[in-house]
Amino acid sequence: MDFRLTHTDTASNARAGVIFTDHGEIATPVFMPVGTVGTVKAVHIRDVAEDVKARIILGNTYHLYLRPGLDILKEAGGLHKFNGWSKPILTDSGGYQVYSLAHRRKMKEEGVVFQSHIDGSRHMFSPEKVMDIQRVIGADIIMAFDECTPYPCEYEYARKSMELTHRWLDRCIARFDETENLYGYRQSLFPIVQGSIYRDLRIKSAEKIASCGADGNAIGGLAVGEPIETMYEFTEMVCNILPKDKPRYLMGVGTPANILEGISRGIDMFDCVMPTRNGRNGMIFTSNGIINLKNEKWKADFSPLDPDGLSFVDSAYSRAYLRHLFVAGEMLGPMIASQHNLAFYLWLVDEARKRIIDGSFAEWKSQMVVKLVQRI
RNA sequence: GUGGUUUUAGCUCAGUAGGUUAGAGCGUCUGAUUGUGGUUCAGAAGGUCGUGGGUUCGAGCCCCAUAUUCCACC
Repeated sequence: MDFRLTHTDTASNARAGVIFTDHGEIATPVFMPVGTVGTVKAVHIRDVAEDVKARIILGNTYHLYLRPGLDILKEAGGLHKFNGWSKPILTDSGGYQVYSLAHRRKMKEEGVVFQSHIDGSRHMFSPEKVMDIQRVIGADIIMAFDECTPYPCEYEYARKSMELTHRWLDRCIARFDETENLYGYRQSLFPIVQGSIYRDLRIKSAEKIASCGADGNAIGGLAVGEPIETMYEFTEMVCNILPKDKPRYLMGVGTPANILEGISRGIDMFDCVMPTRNGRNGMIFTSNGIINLKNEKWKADFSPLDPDGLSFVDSAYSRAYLRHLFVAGEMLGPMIASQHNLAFYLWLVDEARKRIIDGSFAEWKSQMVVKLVQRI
């Protein structure tokens, strides 16, 4: 994987570039739809590519390992062949599940013992094993095994957690370097900055990650409940330490406004469940603000879902019809809303990219963030 | 016709020995959701307890009448 930085904004830290992978190019900044179990929930792969215009999607090590399992993925020839997505894929390492499934795991120096959320069976995840699994899944970009530090957390816990993540990172790199890709295309390993919201820890972690010389670098442990201004502050601080000539990935973020603020601080890659999860529950994001489709006020609003939207669903369906689908519990509702939201997120990062290139990003961003958080 | 039974929130039902502002689940209406457990969580609105009398300091609960649901018998 290679990265070429092509434009740098003068009024902010925003940048535009291109990531080159064996499955094609990724123009940045980019939003990556989440496809935890090998599918972007509720959206056909053709629509993810052609209508949403996604350039790369995510998968999750923990979920794919449990189901369908490594034997099937290997026999299929990797995730790309299994799910029919021929563009780049990034897999999260399962580090987030260390955090989100905290009640079902035990942490040790060696790794983490998980209890499956599917059948309760126990599984050991170590840095080495997580590298091996991600080799089998075959993502273009794979993530180091980390602990996503919870928030709030005491300084000592944050320090020890960060140090553990660093030791695990060294083991990830060692294992990654002594193994090879299985399907004939390159894979890149991204390390992850932790350190909670302690400045000295974040700086230390960012320096550690920067020293690895990885193809790209990620920031984890943010957007876990801390004040939004804190998230921006730490994003900016870490970006200033991470190498300029490598892509920076802010994990798990976020709302449309969060993404523009992240871009302006030097982030190139984002992923978030929000467009799909909230979409499945009737919330859609537009350039004029947020719509809760379940609200009674849309009952007889026959105007297009989003008159400014580029997805075909935006003009094909009305708000009243979509509200009806949600109220009736019809599965087409979540499908349409997910597709709209993803198309909107991709439009947002594409528009940001254009503005960075033509020099109007900072001004545009400050106008947009006000509109994006409005409730319609 | 006789005996028994049912009636409490939009729906399905709890309401203990008569005792302050009658509860739940679902539904409805609002919020929340940030490296996804097709969710989950939080809050709100909504009832003259079938109707009319009576007993009592006090009745959803006891008594009478009446309507109503279902059952059995003639």
